Amino acid sequence: MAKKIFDGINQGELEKLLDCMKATKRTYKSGEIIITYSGQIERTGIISGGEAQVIKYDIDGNKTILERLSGGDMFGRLFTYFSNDGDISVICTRSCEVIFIDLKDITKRCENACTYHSVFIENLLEILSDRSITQSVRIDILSQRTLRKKLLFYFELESKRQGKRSFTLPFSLSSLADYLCVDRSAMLREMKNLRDSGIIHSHSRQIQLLNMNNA
Amino acid sequence: MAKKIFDGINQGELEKLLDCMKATKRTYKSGEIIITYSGQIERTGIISGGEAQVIKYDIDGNKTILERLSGGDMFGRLFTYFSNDGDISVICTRSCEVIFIDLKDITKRCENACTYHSVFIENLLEILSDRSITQSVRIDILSQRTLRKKLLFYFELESKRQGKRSFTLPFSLSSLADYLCVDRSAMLREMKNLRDSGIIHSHSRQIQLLNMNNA
DNA sequence: ACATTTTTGTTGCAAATGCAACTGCTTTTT
DNA sequence: AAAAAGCAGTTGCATTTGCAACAAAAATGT
Repeated sequence: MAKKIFDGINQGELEKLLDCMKATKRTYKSGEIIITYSGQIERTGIISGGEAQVIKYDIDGNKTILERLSGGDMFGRLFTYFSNDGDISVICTRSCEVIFIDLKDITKRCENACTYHSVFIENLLEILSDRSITQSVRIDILSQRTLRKKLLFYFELESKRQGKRSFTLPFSLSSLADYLCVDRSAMLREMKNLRDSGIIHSHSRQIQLLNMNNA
Repeated sequence: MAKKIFDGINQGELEKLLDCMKATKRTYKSGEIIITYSGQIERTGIISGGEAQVIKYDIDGNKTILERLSGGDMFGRLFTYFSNDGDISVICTRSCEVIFIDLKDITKRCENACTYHSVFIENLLEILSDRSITQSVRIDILSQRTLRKKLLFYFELESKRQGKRSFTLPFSLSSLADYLCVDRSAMLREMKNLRDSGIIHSHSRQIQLLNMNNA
């Protein structure tokens, strides 16, 4: 399971910790903009309840969901995205409570001898590290030169993750095409080819890997 | 300029810091393997002199350079890569000195009141964050559906980075093809098309962006 | 229960791409 | 100085892919 920022810190400690870090809280209603990434961002946000999305609006007004955030997820400083065109915002999608902390208050030497402060930083480092690995995986997939290789590479990974040769995709086929950055119809055509070649069985989101040798 | 781990820490402080973190040092000759990523990695390494490379050997024995490391660069714990096939190693390419630190000694509460300890952590967070942005950029480039768009997107970025419409590529055209994950000859063909369409001027690594409107 | 939106599935076609093979030029090594 | 290795550039060809357009099924909202 993915590490969450408050893992290993109990309720009582958490309150002291937030106090020590001069954390502020605010609630947002669904639809409200929590932050927009523009200029310098100093604060780091932690979703403590509800749901939010990191969204990119490009010049043409199309929006892309970059990430879904729920309890324990973070955004803002240290979690910046890159955008060549258009703005990136964090928008509340289900009324949520957000904790804001300044980076300086995270890294500063803790005058109160709170041991959980170091747990917090350890978690933070781990989260950033994990995030990087997730991106590394995505890059590995996108590095595959052909659609077929992208598909098989992804299927192989997902199969390993779920521990079965037969599994259900965690999202829709349309989303998969977006994730692999390929045309949806071209992807479905290629899946048909894979079926016809006897390399996979598939029906909608149900995938079964057969003899990968022929791949 | 990219943040380095010891930025803002002077020599005297550095020695105290390394002492406080129970850092160990070792030197390696060119060709020596510094670590291989297998199983759990607890230590984080910092190159303090010389050069090393993060290399992936896939099943067929092909090697890929994932990253080049020089003074101040880090590897090991928190800097893990993902590999579906084959091993990843850090190999010394020019006799180098390496500082090793245990993650626990980085995050632990510092008994000695060393202020630079928090600077160290701040730098570390920043480095991990920057690394994630670099990956995010790469993903954005690879997300472009066609070779032409990948090229133009990359050229646009590089042009902004260098602050000129006319610039020199930071690596060879072969390496660029690798970076964009496309066939080299197909890429050169597309660059020729861009030239013929009057969108760029280019000769070897010299690129000049003209009227991007036609793109 | 009905209307609307999303998702899955398919096909034709032109254009883009990977692959392989070959040339000449430059840099590095021996 | 010769040999080897790497880099830039080109071309033919079969295959892959994006794009557009359409249809049916499933999910969602009212």
